[in-house]
Amino acid sequence: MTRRALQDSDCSIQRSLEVIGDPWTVLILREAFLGTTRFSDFVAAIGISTDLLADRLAVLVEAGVMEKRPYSEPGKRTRYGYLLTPTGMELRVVLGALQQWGDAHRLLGGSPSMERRSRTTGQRLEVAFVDESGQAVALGDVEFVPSAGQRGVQV
Amino acid sequence: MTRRALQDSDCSIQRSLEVIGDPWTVLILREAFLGTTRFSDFVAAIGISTDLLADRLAVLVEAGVMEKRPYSEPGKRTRYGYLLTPTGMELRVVLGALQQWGDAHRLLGGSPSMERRSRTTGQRLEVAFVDESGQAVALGDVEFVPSAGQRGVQV
DNA sequence: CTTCTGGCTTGGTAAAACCAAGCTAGCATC
DNA sequence: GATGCTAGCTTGGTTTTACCAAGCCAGAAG
Repeated sequence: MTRRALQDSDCSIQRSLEVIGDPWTVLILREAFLGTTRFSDFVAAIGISTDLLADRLAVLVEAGVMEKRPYSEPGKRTRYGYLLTPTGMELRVVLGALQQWGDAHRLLGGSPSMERRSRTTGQRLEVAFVDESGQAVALGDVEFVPSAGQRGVQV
Repeated sequence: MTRRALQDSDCSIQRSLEVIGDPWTVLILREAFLGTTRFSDFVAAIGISTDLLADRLAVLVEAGVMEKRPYSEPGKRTRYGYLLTPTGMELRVVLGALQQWGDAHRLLGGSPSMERRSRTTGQRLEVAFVDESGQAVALGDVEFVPSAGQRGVQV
């Protein structure tokens, strides 16, 4: 599927997929969340070819998810690193949801290699739907409704 | 990227991408959550070609995300529908997170076409990290740590 | 036994992934 | 100031996949 085919939809899921609909891109983001910033480190960490990495990073920069920023180590030449923007940081919840689902349904007997914890309390964290008070609600209580005020669609 | 290249990783994100790493698959799931079950309805709703739809549905069935189930309308021949399994239902949080991010960062001036609400209270819902008590925590408080007890990785 | 229709399947072309090799800018060294 | 080194791309050529159109097939109606 081409990125072009996803464009100009009024569906936010589809619009998100323009940017992160590619598996390589998700793996790039995973590494970025783990602290990777340099081109060669992404290559080494996820085994992507350099042409694809250059292409995907350009898409992420264009979309405002990552920022290409020069930096200088003392006595070395200027280099470039790719850093997550605040917009990009918010994708953590998407990656977290993917990881959580994979932990539950795709491990085939193994155990999760990573977990999500609160930095302040150390509690194990989950990704869930929450209401206006910030309290989690059951999956079965969630419905998707059109914004324009049409009747709700049970999903 | 081939599905094969993602296999046999111990990373749950990567394992999840084996199943839902394709944009078409995400759109199929979106329609499934909106109630679509029939092959031809998926084709009409998302504009996918029939060969790809057959392939992606087979992957989803194989992964236990959807179930192919015969049904008979009175006086009609037996047909097949594709229904989300409980495993598939849990992907709603992934789709919800994607939608939420797209609402916030990919609409370019438009307004969201769908929103997520509580069926019982009608409150607007968000996708977020929650602690063991079910209370949402701030994104900045989330860290990913290796499960085996190594020191935490700040992300 | 012919027709219709939903659900795939196949064939051919266009696009993308993939791999290897090559290029380039900036600094270091000679 | 010429040469070398290296991170970060860029390009060429091949394989794989997407895509589109057309065709096939099984079951039910007529």
